[in-house]
Amino acid sequence: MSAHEENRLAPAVFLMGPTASGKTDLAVALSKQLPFEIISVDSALIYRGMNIGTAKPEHEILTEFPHHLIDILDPAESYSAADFRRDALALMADITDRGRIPLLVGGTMMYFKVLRDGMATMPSADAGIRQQLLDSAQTQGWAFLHQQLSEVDPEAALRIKPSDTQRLQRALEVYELTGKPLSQWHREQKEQSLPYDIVSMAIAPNDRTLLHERIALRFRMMLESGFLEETTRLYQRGDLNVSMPSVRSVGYRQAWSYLAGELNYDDMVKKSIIATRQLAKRQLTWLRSWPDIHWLDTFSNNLTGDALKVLGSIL
RNA sequence: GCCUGGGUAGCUCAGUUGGUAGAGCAGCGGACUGAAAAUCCGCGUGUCGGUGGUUCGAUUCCGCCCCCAGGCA
Repeated sequence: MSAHEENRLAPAVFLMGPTASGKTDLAVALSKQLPFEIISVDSALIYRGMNIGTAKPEHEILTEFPHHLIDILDPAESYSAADFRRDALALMADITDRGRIPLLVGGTMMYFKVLRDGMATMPSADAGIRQQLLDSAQTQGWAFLHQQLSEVDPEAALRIKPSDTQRLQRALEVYELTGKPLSQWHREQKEQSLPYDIVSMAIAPNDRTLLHERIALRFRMMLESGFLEETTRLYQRGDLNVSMPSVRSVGYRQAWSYLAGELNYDDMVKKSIIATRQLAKRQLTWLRSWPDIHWLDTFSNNLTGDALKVLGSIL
């Protein structure tokens, strides 16, 4: 593809950042200035009934500035990076066809990554196989499963530690399902560059301690806004449990333990805040190596202007 | 006032039969291909409460002092 053709690619904007960095406010401010249509890039906002603990944008905001990929699933269901890629690509095409610009906003860096780079065309998760693998892990131990992986996919076994049970399980699952090692799927992966002219922006406070303060403050506000009541509603349904991605998310997991009597209130608060800080740290690790990223400061006194300046060169 | 425990990493604590110390958590760095708000990996110098003494050498033994908890008055 020539540089000339590349210039004709439709624009799209990635607005990334750690949790509690002010992404939503900025996305709304930008939507007032430019013909954006927002796509949420967040693995927790997809769940209905999980609003307070996920810091989901207010109802009024969602009415005025509709976000795609929010409230699309019940907490008993699960979503995946591949699902996201499929959905986001379809939405981006739609939005572009309508003459508008996709603004992808969120903190789920894995989703941004697979949207940008694509994925190998492997089969999705298989509940039956996963259960089977879990059972044999119980009886034989994960070290044994890792040994099995070494036999069918030595390359993956080298990369995946026996303690990384989640990836180990997936690698074995792929082999069970297809008879082809995960590593081979990766090798055969075709390049799938995004057919958009992307501007990548990241927002965060310059000083990490300021982010930590915001995180603690926000969690306390969530509690005042009824976070525990929200979690209790989920808890009392009876069909949800901590093996589900929804319940494993930051805050909900700790509140779940509290409701189950495994944590006292103070520890629940403390551990929730800690888990949120650790999430933010992992998000920042992704962001640090993200190519061509434009950094914005949460506390800039002209944040929207800063962002518009970045966008001005492309749009 | 007296007695007994304690005072060691940001926190909770272990330990050194005298050779200046190490776990968990936190924090920091990193990885990341259908669970990703997940999962995993790496990183431990701190006047060992203060001060004097004994000693080649004290965080460790001894004296005094300070602080905390409990008990007795």
